[in-house]
This record gives sequence, structure tokens and C-alpha cells, in this order.
Amino acid sequence: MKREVSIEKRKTFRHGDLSNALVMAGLDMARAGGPNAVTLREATRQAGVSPNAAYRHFAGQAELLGAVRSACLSRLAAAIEDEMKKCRPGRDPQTFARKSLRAVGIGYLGFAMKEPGMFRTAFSVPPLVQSTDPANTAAMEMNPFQLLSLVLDRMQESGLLGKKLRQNAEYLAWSAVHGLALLALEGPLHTMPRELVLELGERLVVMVERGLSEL
Amino acid sequence: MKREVSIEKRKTFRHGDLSNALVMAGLDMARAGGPNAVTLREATRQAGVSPNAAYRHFAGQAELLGAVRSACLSRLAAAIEDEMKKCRPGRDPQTFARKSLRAVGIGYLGFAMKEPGMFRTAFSVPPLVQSTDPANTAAMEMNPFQLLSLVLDRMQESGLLGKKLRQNAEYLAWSAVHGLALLALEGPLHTMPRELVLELGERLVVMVERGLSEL
DNA sequence: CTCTAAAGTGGACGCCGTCTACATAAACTA
DNA sequence: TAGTTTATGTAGACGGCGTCCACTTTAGAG
Repeated sequence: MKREVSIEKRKTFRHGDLSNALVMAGLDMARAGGPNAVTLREATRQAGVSPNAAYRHFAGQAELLGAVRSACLSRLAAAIEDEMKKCRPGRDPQTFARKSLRAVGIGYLGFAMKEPGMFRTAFSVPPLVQSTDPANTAAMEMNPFQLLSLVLDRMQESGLLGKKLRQNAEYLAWSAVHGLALLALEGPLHTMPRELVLELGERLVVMVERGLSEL
Repeated sequence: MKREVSIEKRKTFRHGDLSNALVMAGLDMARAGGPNAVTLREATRQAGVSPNAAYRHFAGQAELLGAVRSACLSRLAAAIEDEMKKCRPGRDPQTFARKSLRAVGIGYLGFAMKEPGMFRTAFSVPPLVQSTDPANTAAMEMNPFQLLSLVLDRMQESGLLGKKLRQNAEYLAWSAVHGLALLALEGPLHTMPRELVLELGERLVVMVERGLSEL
């Protein structure tokens, strides 16, 4: 599981790719223990380098954590896209729009359950929402928020959502799935079996879909 | 702002109420800086006592944090109850039930916006949901979850919610408001003005109410 | 072939939580 | 009242953390 560079002592004085190696080590720690487990000293240790070497590439622990968080966000986006690809546009644009919205929610929750550490890390420290930073994006060049916007646009275009209700609807839908994820991961529902959480997730996205579009 | 006991050096060797003093100091720190700011050494410092004294009353930092979290939860419950008291049962039990549900959501979000540090602390570490621990309850002897259950019962009794839909509906409603609170407090929406968050909150509770009851 | 600037090292500091051993005082007991 | 027990607080140490400063190494530009 250890990276090569950490196993065999490197021969060169220069590491060559330390910045990246630190982020990768940070990702491992985030996956295993969430944001609090992302420690600067441990990252340098895994990279086979002295603690202070990190300061040549990051201003401090916070900045390293920020980079790790970006990577986590990117993976989340990829997971959502995977789920979205499952529903192809059929004849009825409305059912496609509905399915797409659900797919985003399910993809979001599925990632949260499958990679809890990464998910928690992704939202441990506030990234800005409108960020177009390519680091935050997956294959389709979109972050989770943008994907959500996309499917909500689909709902509006297909007539499921009035202009007024469309406004800021992202935040309403997002709140629901995000809340369930956090209640299950680091909240009072942490003991709830994950299958049950995902079942609740199915009901939740239906609630959102109906609660958004009605009236 | 400092507690008396921390200002004037105590004369007695015994503190007399250290356990409580530590929790109170922890509460202050939680209010100011969230769960990560709740540190054992600082608490003992504020209580005018040596660090190790804390170990006579708590097994460690985690247990102290747990006690502080209980206190935060209790305050949250009180805030929700205050909001609930605003809507008195009128002629129509259905509108009363709807109003009550919204009140729980609004009270929840209002507390989160007004006391972000305490709110974050309240959910920093998982308490169990079914806990009847009196420490977790406010005047009415209920924790936030129980209050939510109560208003959902009202909805069912007034015919707004079928038996099947009533099941686990707590988690669906809770997820929505909890998600918005966390997105706004320690998530990507942390820069959003609080009034706007509360406006979104109004829409959100409507979404929940409709999404839950429809069909 | 030098010289510079980027990259990594070493040591120190103060913070944290926690362990072990010891001191004090209050409460019980004889 | 005197003696003992036990709850409570103290002292000092350890390792881990982030971070600062001063030093060394080396790749690459001139």
C-alpha cells in the first residue's frame, strides 16, 4: 500500500515530485481517517522527506489539506457523473430530468457511504461554490455543484420547475443529501447500517424532487 | 467574560465544582471556536487548575468534549422549543401540524446561525439518537430529535401523513435542515449572508413539508 | 565553470493529550 | 480526638503536532 518513493530511500537529494507525493499521501490519510488525519508530518514521512520540506510546496498544513480536499471533491464529482451516465435521455424529457436529479443525489450519497473519509474531507474546509478551478473538476470538467445545476436546468426546461422555483434550488436539493450524508457519517446516525441509509436516500431524493416541483 | 473562579485564585486546595467549571469553560470555547477549540488544557487553565486535575473528572479530552456537546444539544433543544411555542393550536389541526413542523426547522436553523460554534460542537461527535439521557434535554425534557418526532406525529394524526410515509420521516426532514446548516457553517456556503441562509431555510422547510406529505 | 536560487535538513519552540508518581485535605472511623 | 482512608489537585515527563530560523545541497542558467 505504501508508495514506492516511501519504501526505497530515494537516492537523489531532490525528490522530484514532492508536492504531488504529499497530496497523494494526504489522500491516503483522508481516506482512512478523514480531515483530522491529514497531518503534515505524516505526509512528509510517507514521502521519505523531512517535515520542513513540505514548506517549500505549501504554506502550511492548511494549504496541504486544501489540496487534498480538492482531490477529494474531484473524485466525488466523478462518482456523480458515473451515476448520471446510467440514465440516458429517453422520449420523455421530464422523466429524464427527474431521473437525472435523482442520479445526482444517489451518486452523492453513494460516494459518501463508500468513501466516508474522502467525503468528509471534501467538505471539511470551505471551498468556494462558484470555483472553476480545474483541480476541482472531473472528466466532464464539472464539480458536484455544477452537475446539480445542470440537472435542475433540465427540470426547468422540461417544465417541471418554474423560473421562480428554479432560483437557488441547488441549495435546497444539496442541503437534503448533504445532511443525510453527514448525519450518517459523523452525526447521530453513524451507527445506522449503510444499506438503510441508502434506502433513506432513495426516499429523500423523491422528497426533494416532489418538494421542489410542486407549486 | 471570564468566570469568577478563573479570575481570583481560589484559596482552597479543592475547587469544589471543577467538573462543572470545566464544562462551562468548554462551552465558552465551543461557542467561540467550535469543537476543535475545546481543549482540555485551556479548560483547566480557565478553571485555575493544573491540566491533570481534569482527569479526576473526565477520562480524557474526548469525554470532556462529550459533556460539552451534551450541553450544546440541550441549548439547541431549548431554541427549538422557543420557536415551537410561537405557534399555538388553532381550529385546524392540519395547519397547526404544518406550522409546528416548520417551527422545528426554523428553530433548528436559527440556532445554527446564531450559535454556530455550539451547533457545530453539538454534532461534532456522534451521540445516539434514542438517548433519553436527561443531560440531553431542555425544559420540556426532549432532545431535538424527539421534538421533531412530536411534530411529525401531529402531521400523521391530522391526516397529512400516511402510516407508511410517517416511518423514519424524522431522518428525511432532519437531513434537509441539518444539511443547510452545515453547508452554511462549515461548508461551501460559509460566505453566504445569514439572512439569505434563513430565507433559503424558509423555502427548505416548505419543500420538506410538501415533499413529505404529497403521495 | 561559476553562482544563484530552489529544494531539503536539523534543531528548537510552544502547543496539545496523557502517563506515573507524589502531595494535600476532607471525611470517616475508632 | 487522633489516625487512616480516599478523593482531589500538583509536578514532571513523554511523544506528536505545526511552525520558525539557520544551514546545506544541488540543478541549472550565465
